[in-house]
Amino acid sequence: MAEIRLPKARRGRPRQAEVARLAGVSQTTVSLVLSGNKQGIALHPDTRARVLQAARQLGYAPDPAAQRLAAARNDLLGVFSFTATFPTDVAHSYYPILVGVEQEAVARGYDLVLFTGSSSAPARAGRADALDRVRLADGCLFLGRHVPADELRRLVEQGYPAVHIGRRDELDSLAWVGADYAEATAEVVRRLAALGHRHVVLVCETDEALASTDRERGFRGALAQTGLTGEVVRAADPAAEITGEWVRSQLAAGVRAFVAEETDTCAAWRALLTAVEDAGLTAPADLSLALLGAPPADLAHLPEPTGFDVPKAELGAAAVRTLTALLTAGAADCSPLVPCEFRPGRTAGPAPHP
Amino acid sequence: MAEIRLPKARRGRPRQAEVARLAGVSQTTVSLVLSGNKQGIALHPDTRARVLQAARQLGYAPDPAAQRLAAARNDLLGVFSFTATFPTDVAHSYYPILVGVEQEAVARGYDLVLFTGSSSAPARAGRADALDRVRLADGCLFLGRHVPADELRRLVEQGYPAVHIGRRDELDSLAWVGADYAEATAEVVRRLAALGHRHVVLVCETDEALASTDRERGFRGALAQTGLTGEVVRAADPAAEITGEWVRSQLAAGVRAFVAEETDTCAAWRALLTAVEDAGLTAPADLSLALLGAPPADLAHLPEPTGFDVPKAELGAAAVRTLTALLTAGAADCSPLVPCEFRPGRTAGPAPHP
DNA sequence: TCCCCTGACTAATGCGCATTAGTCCGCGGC
DNA sequence: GCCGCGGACTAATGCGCATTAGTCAGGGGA
Repeated sequence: MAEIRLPKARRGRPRQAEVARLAGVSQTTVSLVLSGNKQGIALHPDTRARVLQAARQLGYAPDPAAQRLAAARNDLLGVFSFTATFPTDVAHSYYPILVGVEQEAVARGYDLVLFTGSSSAPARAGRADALDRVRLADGCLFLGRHVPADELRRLVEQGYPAVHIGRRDELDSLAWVGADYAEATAEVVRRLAALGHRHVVLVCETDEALASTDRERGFRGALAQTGLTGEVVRAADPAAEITGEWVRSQLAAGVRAFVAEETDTCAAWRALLTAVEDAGLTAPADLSLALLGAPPADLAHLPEPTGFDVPKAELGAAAVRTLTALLTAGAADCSPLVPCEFRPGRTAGPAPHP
Repeated sequence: MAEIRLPKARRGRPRQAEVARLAGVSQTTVSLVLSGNKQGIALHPDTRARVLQAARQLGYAPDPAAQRLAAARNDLLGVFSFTATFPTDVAHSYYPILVGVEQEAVARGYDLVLFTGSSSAPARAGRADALDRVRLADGCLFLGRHVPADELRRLVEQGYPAVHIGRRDELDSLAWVGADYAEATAEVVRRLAALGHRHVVLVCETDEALASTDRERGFRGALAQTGLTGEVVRAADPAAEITGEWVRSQLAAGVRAFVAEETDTCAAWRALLTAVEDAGLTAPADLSLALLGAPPADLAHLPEPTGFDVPKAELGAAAVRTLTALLTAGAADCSPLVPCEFRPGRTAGPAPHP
């Protein structure tokens, strides 16, 4: 039942003015010394030393809010992820991205601030709605499909430096970085072709997401390029449509390679695995399977799927690079597509001869 | 290779002054209308409506940095967790706390900002070191044992509202909330007493942490209270010291109940389980076991240990309550101890008659 | 000797907002 | 007919800092 009391006559934190008084100089000089004197004004080393000493003695630390207001910068980068709560859970799929973000940000001298869309907060009039908080930082990374488009648009239109992680097309003038799903998918098809496959089927959920259409595009492109034949199956309910029987019929039609798309649920991949098992077949002996992405954690005990990995840390780092380019140069023209790495895995093999 | 360019002639975000011009009022009036007019200055409804309309039309959103500077508040609460990069292993145990923090914060009209100790950033002179970033927020929660004590002390001494999650004694005048390990441990002992046990042994690692000494205190207190006899065994290397043979010797001495402390590794509990198995015994038939905390995830397949659960979400919520009390009243006297809940589990039972 | 220049600083200003002291107008009271 | 008063606002100020214009003393050069 201890009582903690804030000092009422707020001794408060020291400001530059106090440091200045102690060092016997002006507030301007303190600012000059402490903020690196970018305009190259001549300063005597002794003065500099006195100021630094005084600052240390008083435990001075700049107020980031004031810095942001005065200089329009405070070297903070925001990360906004629109999830229920902070994505600090290791199991969270955003986590590896954040690791890359942090490394790159630190390397470039920025600190990070995380925001989340705290969903339920009633938007009072005149109150910053969720997205506007990010203005505390010099620029912000946005993560996830559910970032409200209209608020984001306003932010961007008002000139706020923002970079979206994951391809985002609705808003031009919104910078983004994304994984190159099309090329990665094409590579998987080429590998299958190299293994002797002539017919490939891609199984997807019915999904309008760019990540999905990108894969389909890469798939079709690679078919054309390699001369394979193939087909895209979009199933509203993969578990119901992708059955053992379906697999058999495909085999009868000469298909020996199946590719599934990775999604949140991985429903297509799961359905495919189940169907193959139901059909009494095994990969890669009887047929080849590939997953366009990484398998979900709960399937970690199964043989590693052939497919590709999204370099999530690299994605985060690329986003930071783009954002800092925006901040320092006012523009960014680095390629927003990050290549994925092919994963040989153990579910695809040479096409069995008929 | 798209080129994203920030508007150079920065059309920028609208400020209150622009809204004021459009609405034909003064900036003061805009501020009054939009920030809720807490000083109760009379305003004509029409004026109010015009201002709101203008604000909406321009897409006005307040600058949180300016708000913080002018009003010394922006209704943001910080959460600082000190880990090298985004928490990897600890993250898991913090996560439920964050959930509680977020719920309570939202309920009280605060938004959250998350900071992490990005350790490695070279501390430039005059640059805010990691902890000082939290000043962007009105107050901050600190999470974890590794928050640097000296920086935290400075923050607190300068009157910054801070609450530590987890007991923290070195700094008086630092508010904290923590789980009531002592009482929870005492309850476990009482339950064992009620089951007919007369002798209880507590197995710990050698640990100076408060969480550990609190448990020991609760244990000894409950022994005295119930009239049981007991002993505390602190093992530097539990796996080596807590053996099947050791268990047998304890049994020979009349002990039928063993209690282990929960730690990061849960070494004591693991050692105990192994030792009991080595001795060819089973709980709760031959003896009773209790764990002072929650079992680690990798032991989830075993029978649920008797013991107690730390209400992590509640802990987070309590921390937010304490912090907001600090913010609004300038002081907090709510009890910082959050009670734990007894978990019957399936490893403790009636003491076998000799 | 006078002037200009350079080095080492400081005064003043403004960022966008909240707040504190007014200001001004209309109306009821005496 | 003048005063006072409350309603509806606005002017001015300052938060803590960065930045832009100075200021001032001393040292050549002509």
